[in-house]
Amino acid sequence: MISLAEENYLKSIYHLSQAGSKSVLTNELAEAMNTKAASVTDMIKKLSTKEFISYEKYYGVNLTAKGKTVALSVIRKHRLWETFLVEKLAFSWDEVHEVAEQLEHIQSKRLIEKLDEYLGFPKVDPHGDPIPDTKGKIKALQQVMLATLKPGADSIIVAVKDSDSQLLKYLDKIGARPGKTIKVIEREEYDGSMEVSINNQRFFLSKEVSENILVNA
Amino acid sequence: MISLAEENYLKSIYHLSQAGSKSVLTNELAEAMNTKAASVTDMIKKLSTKEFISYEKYYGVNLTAKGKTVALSVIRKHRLWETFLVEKLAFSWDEVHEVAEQLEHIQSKRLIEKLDEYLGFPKVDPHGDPIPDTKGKIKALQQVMLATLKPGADSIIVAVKDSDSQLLKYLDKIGARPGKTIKVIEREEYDGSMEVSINNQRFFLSKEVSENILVNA
DNA sequence: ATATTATTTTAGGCTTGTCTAAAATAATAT
DNA sequence: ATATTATTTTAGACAAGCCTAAAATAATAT
Repeated sequence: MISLAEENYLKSIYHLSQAGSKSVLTNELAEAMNTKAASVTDMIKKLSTKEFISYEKYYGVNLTAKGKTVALSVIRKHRLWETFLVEKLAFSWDEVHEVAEQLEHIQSKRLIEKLDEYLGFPKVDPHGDPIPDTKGKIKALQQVMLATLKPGADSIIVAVKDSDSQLLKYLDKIGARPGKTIKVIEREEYDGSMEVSINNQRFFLSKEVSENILVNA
Repeated sequence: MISLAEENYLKSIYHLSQAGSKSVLTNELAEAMNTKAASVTDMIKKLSTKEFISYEKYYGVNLTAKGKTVALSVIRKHRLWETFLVEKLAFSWDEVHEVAEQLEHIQSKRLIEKLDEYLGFPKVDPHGDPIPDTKGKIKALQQVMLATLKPGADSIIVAVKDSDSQLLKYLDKIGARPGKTIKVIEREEYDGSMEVSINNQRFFLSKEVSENILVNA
């Protein structure tokens, strides 16, 4: 049997490894889980023994196929419950997260199948995030160039296209890392440059740069 | 904050004290919670310190008003979820208990209010048990004399009317204690006596006896 | 290349909720 | 009234999941 804490770790690891593309580091995980690095190390060892993750000391963790299945099952449940709360119980989409965090841990295959059916087999949750299917298959997030967004748009950085190390260094400096929220403040039509805000700081990005940042649609 | 284990203990204490009318004993609780007496003693001490129960060493426990409120809130949630599972998700009434045992611990006042509304403010759950209201008020179970039941009827002993010690001794001997399930096998119209089954054993009860056993309607 | 800084791990400890075995108390039978 | 039996409590231990402080390792800057 898998514990609630283990499920939450696997879910977090999944999300963090979607955001970046490297191994998930202890401190990242500690921040995401609102806990201390030492506690994360303890849990990592356990998850590794149970073969939910592969772990190289000092170099972070990666989900195994087995671990990914668990993570996706939890995410599936989370997103189905969020859909239920919004569609059936008339919650607004910003109220649902906390409750779904609890509901996602209910263990009953039958319940989730029935819920899915009751909701009409939805493909995305109220935030627009895709709902993994029974087998843990998930439609890749729609990736779009930041350059295509209109002013006012708020989205999350999914990846960076070009791997020019100059560019990466620059993006890193301004905090434009995968997982970060980026908002388009203004966009100059004549050259395609834009002013954006990241971490509440403003930056001007050339068209070249904004075409290399991929955000979720 | 109250833990999941604490909630379950309080719920069990509530149910056991409904069945009998005396203090709930350590062993009773241990059996109900599927745990050992020593563990129960530990938990009892904690619940007593937190003033959810009053506890006299060696003589069992009773819920305080505070503890009763918690127990009834859990029971309210349990029964609302059971209603949801049966009415909306098309579970059959015998499949719902296990899932409701998990769902009853979700912490969200708003969720339960919304769910209640969504279900049309039901007064009883799919088993016919009354659903406590927001304030923990619960309609007393309909009590009916065993003598009035028809053959085939299956119900739970709620109380024993007469306190004739001869009768009590007899009832105790055949296992006819509050909380026990009793089934009417056959009923003789001419004298009102009946054959019943308790704990898979059969007994003949005179009309006098069956009029003194109260079961839930 | 080495010293400093940042990250991660280890060591040892705490709480919750459980357990077994032994001791204490209550109930029952003679 | 006392001995036997049943119940309950205490004592001591363990796993899960967290913590702090110290040690080990890796990354970075000079």
